[in-house]
Amino acid sequence: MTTSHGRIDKRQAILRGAFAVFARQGYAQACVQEIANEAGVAKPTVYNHLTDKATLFKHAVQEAAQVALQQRLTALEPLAVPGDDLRATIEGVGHELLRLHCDEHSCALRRLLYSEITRFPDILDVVIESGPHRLTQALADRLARLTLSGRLRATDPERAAEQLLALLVGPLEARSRMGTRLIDDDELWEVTRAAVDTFLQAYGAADRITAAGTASTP
Amino acid sequence: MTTSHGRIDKRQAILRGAFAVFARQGYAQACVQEIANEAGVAKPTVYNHLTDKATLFKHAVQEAAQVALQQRLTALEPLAVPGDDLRATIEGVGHELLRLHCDEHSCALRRLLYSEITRFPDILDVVIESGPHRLTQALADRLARLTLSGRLRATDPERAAEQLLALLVGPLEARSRMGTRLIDDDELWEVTRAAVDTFLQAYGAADRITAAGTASTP
DNA sequence: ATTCTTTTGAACTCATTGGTTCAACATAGT
DNA sequence: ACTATGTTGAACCAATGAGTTCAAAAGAAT
Repeated sequence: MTTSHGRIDKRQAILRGAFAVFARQGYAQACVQEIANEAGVAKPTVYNHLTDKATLFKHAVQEAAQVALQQRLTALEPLAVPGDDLRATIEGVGHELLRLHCDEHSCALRRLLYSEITRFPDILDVVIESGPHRLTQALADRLARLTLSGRLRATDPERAAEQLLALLVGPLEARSRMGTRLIDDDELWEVTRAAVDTFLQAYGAADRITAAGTASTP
Repeated sequence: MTTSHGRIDKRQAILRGAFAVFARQGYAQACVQEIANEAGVAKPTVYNHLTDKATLFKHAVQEAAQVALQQRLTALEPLAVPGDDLRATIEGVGHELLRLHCDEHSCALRRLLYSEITRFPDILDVVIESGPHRLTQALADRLARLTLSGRLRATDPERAAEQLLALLVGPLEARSRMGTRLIDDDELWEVTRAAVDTFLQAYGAADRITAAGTASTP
């Protein structure tokens, strides 16, 4: 209605192409002509939908961040209906989160945000709207539920959430050499198991003795 | 000798100015003229010392990464001579690491590496030479020693090291909104205590019962 | 068919900037 | 004093790229 009516939305194609080009060229090095080519569209059409290169960038990044957040939130869902093996459930969720984190799309988005956050105060809104804070909150909600049902002992759910995410994602940053090396699934599972292991040692319920092989003094 | 003789090293000034300008403008947006101004030097002088804008960038980033790593390594030193309160020692080191991590210099370096790592395969050497991997290794060494002396139970020191670093640094990335918000010392200490807490729960020696308030089944 | 909107390609303007050249100047070592 | 090396400022070249203009074309809606 308010945008182009009936015709397949060129705007979407432009934003997608813009993100693709920005992702592999960076903001300054990306030229609008190439974005237009990538989107299968003429250059003036780009300026017809988005006024500026800057706003083009902002909108492209914003959409990318929204879909990324959505993926992560859905990946979190199994925690709402955990099976009898809580560790396995958490490990499954953790592994999926790591897989998403290593995705080409996610890496590119992270790179773009990191690089231009200082010169684009506008995209700070994107970060707080669809950034990691939201994911931490959602995870904290799940952990709070699990704590109430006695299957976890997370006194401070937010703290537990951000630490679990840190344990998952942190080691990857170093291992993947800043996203250049891609990590095979075995290594991904290894990191996941390690993360969930220490997480459960700290926040696991009283069955800690049976869960971890490390019982207290005999 | 091989460089300018006697005269105060302009090269150093150039590299410093280059990093400063690159840090606040990004690679593409930074113009060599401004770098020359920042360094208090004429433009041809820049090209006299460094052949290219690209090599200028590479060298500037490389030096910055080296000093950053050095700072972190020295911050690690108290772990070699831990007092009787191991928790306090680790907390001290952790807090110092976080302080360095939040430093303007460090944030700028991280941003630059993240943004240009794809377009500059050269600086990948910098990452693996002075990147987080080195810090993890050094920390792993310390943790291994502490484990041998019975004050820790880190079967896999490397794993413990990368998890401790993740617990320290990870929560900051989210809280600092990608380095835009600066974090006061109180919050820094809070994150540090939380990190060391769960770290010791997972890797603390047998005095776990006394250290953490959460004893096993009575 | 006709009218209104959108798209298209190409050319064009204008500003920026990497990199160079060169003649004048400063400095250090002898 | 003399020379060799390094520095400076300014002007210059060539390329790149943002953003615009415009007339022609294509679609959609009535």
